[in-house]
Amino acid sequence: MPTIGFESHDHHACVSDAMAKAEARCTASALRLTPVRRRVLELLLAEHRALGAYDILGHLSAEGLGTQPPVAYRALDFLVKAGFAHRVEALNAYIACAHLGADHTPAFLICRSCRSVAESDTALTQGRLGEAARAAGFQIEHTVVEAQGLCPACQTGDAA
Amino acid sequence: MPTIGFESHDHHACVSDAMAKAEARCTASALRLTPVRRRVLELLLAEHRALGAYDILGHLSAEGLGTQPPVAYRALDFLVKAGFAHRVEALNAYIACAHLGADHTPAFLICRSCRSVAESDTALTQGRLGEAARAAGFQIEHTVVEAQGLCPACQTGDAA
DNA sequence: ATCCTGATTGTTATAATGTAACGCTTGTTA
DNA sequence: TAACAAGCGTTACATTATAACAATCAGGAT
Repeated sequence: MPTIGFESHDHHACVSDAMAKAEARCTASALRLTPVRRRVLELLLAEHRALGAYDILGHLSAEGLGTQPPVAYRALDFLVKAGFAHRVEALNAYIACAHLGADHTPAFLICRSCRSVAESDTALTQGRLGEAARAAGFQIEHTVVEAQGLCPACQTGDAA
Repeated sequence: MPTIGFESHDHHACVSDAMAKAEARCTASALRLTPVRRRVLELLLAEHRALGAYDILGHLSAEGLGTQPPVAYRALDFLVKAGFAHRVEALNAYIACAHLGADHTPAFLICRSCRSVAESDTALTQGRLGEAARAAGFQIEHTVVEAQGLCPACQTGDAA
């Protein structure tokens, strides 16, 4: 499972692949990819950047798919629970999952300049934090791993 | 640098030690530990739990130290910048630094039941995420590592 | 001592993010 | 078709956070 996000790629194929996988998974699991949910996933996939709930809501509103915050939050909750998207805590924002279909513990590399987000994976419970947790008797259920810094593109020209 | 947070300890000594260290560091670095800042640090130290900015503000307000949000946020910003406290992104909350004086990359074990937070340390840039970042050409400036789950005390009786 | 300067604080107002709750609609199932 | 669950539309509100500006304070220079 490689880090995905900063390298160039066939974005159109990347989006349609992900949508196809999401549909397949919904069919298999009896989940309903309703129009709003589908559109939100498309919006998130269209960027490799984190989008706020109100960014999403702006798009939905412009397209007549809903105007009130709960519309966006419900769709995002669904996508996150289904594993199609992740919440980026450090940004209060959301991003499409780059490893759609795999059960994984995401880790993010967040560019503070362009807000692009790469998704990697850390089996963190097997590493140092896992050791610390076991030593403390702590039972890990979910991990948030988010590194902030500068992506390759922003290191040249914006190394503020 | 051990994980600190769930084991029992001499809390009174723990708080006064930390305050003494903070004062020493302020003197050494020409930082001003004003009454509000001092009180906020005391409040955070008094708990090994994350407190929201408005929790803090409630205490300050009750003590006549300030009634408006910026008062709390400014003090918290100061403490975080000075390394005396950390922000817990997953909770939108703040906690006193348990390794006061050491330059470190904190990692948290957050109990979802009692909101207690243990602070450990991961030299994360040396681990898997660091490898992934180097491979992607990403320059890490700051990391957020937060594991959520159940602390030892809450595993018995509240294993919801 | 007085002035200057920068840091800090007090305050108002508002922005940004997130949820509770209720009733209506839609899809599924019996 | 009736009953039920899931989803949606909407109102209202809760929580978290910041911009902006005036007043005050601390410390050094004259």
